[in-house]
Amino acid sequence: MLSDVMEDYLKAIYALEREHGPPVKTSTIADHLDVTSPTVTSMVEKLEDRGLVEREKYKGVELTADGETVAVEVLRHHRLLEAFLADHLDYEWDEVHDEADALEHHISEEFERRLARKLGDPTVDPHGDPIPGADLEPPEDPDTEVLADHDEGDRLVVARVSDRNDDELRYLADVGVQPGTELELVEHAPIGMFVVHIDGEDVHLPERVAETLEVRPADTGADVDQEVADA
Amino acid sequence: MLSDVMEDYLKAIYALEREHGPPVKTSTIADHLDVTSPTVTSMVEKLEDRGLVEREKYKGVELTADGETVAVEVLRHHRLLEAFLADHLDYEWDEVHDEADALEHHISEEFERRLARKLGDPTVDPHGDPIPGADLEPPEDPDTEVLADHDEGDRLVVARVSDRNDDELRYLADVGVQPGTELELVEHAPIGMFVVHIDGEDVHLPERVAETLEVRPADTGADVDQEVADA
DNA sequence: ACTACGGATTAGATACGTCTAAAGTAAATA
DNA sequence: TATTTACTTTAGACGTATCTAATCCGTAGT
Repeated sequence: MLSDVMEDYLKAIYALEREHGPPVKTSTIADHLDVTSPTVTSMVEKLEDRGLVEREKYKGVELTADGETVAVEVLRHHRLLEAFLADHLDYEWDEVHDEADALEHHISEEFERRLARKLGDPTVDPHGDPIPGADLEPPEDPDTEVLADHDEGDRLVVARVSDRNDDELRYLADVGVQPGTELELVEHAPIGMFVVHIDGEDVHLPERVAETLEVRPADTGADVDQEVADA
Repeated sequence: MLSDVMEDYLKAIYALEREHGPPVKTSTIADHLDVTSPTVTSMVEKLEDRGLVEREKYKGVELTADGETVAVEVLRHHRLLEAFLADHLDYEWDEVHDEADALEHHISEEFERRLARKLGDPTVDPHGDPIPGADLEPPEDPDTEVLADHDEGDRLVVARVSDRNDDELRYLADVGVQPGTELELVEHAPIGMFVVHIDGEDVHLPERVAETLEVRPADTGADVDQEVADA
């Protein structure tokens, strides 16, 4: 059996591999989980003993197939719970993350199955992040475009708003930026400011946000809004 | 902050006080939680340091007001979760206990509030056990009657079927004995066997079960079935 | 190729929750 | 009252997850 903490490490390594590619460095994991480097070293040794990661000393660590499967299952739990909290308990999308973190390690396989069924086997969570399927295949990130790559006049739909802190999410929700939101890019100001039109209102977004806000053209592709809202 | 384990001890002591009255002995707790006596001794010392129990060495232990409040909150979480699992995820009533045990320590106050609201602030869980209110006052056990105290010919409704193992609960559910079930006591056989009529079928229950199966007259009182089923 | 620096690992400590073995206490029995 | 017995507590140990302090690579710069 795997402890909650081990699952957290695997989840962290999975996310960091996605972000920076393997191998993942000790200090990167330490920052991400808010522990010290020696703690990480001793933990990854244990994970290595269990065949969940491969490790090269002083170089870094990489998930094995088994380790990845565990990480993906935790991610599935997390995102199903987020979808449940938003759809059935009326949580705002900026509130779901912490609650899902607390519960993701403690739900049974049975609960996972029944919850997925109840939600109608959703494929994205309230942030627009893909929910891994029951087969636990790692979801490939749909290579979406980013707001900053678009031109003035483009009409777009927000696809995904992830990996931000609560304050930022809350602000974006306030001004109407959520998965499914339709917007028009009206100005890319030379000072690094993007202005978009949402429901007739001007919304100003700094470059840093525009560079990570995933969008797709307003008229094509699956309707994410639908998938998020149902069940 | 209180660990999960500490909450489990407080919950156990609460239940055992209810069952046998205080003080609760070390070995009783050890049996109930499936740990050894020295483990219990060291744990209750820690609980005493935090003012959650009062302890007299070699005598036993008793919850303080604070300790009781914690126990009641855990119990509220547990029973709300049981009600949710049965009402919204179609769990059978014999399956809800273990899942609720795993989750009860990890839901936030906010989750508790929203869940209670969603369920319509239920007052009993799927076993007919009372759910403590948000005020965390210890629920007083409604002094119900027990099947064994009734006479042949009495028409009754099952009020509560609790504190049994999964196999027993599953069997009782199979033969139709659940909170809300209407039945007629047709025979009290001298070999210590009770025969009841449920939906036209004879069901045989040994004395031990009849002595703990809580019932109320078929025609009076609140409709428990209603309370359990809604939301 | 040498050195210095940043990051990683080893060493050793702590808190928690658990155990077994040994010692202590209280209550029942003779 | 003396003794036995059942239960409780003390003593000491272990595994997990964490820390700080000290040591040890590896590489970037000279």
